Amino acid sequence: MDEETVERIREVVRAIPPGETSSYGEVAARAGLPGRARLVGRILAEDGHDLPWHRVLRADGTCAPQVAREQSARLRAEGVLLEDGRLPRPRR
DNA sequence: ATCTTGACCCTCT
DNA sequence: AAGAGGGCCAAGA
Repeated sequence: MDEETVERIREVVRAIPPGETSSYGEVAARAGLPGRARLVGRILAEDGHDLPWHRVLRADGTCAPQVAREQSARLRAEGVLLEDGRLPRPRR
């Protein structure tokens, strides 16, 4: 992968404020890479350790199964509550 | 070079 | 609500 692209993605993730969340697809789009959600997931999986990766959920508001426990714990610690394993649906 | 595997996502049954 | 089917594309085997 182009290191430049990777850095743009990392930067977008770093910009998600505590207590807020985003999604893989949204991060990709904000990094100027629409349709490349998988790339975001892959990057967080291999070197997301120094990033707030726990603020990135799937498009439907659920956690990626691999990290669901750790992620929900970290979110809870920041005041983000998951109802029934998912983010409460935004109303209108 | 080809095939498979994913921290994904969307549209249409 | 739940599947199927496609799209996406970097890595590894």
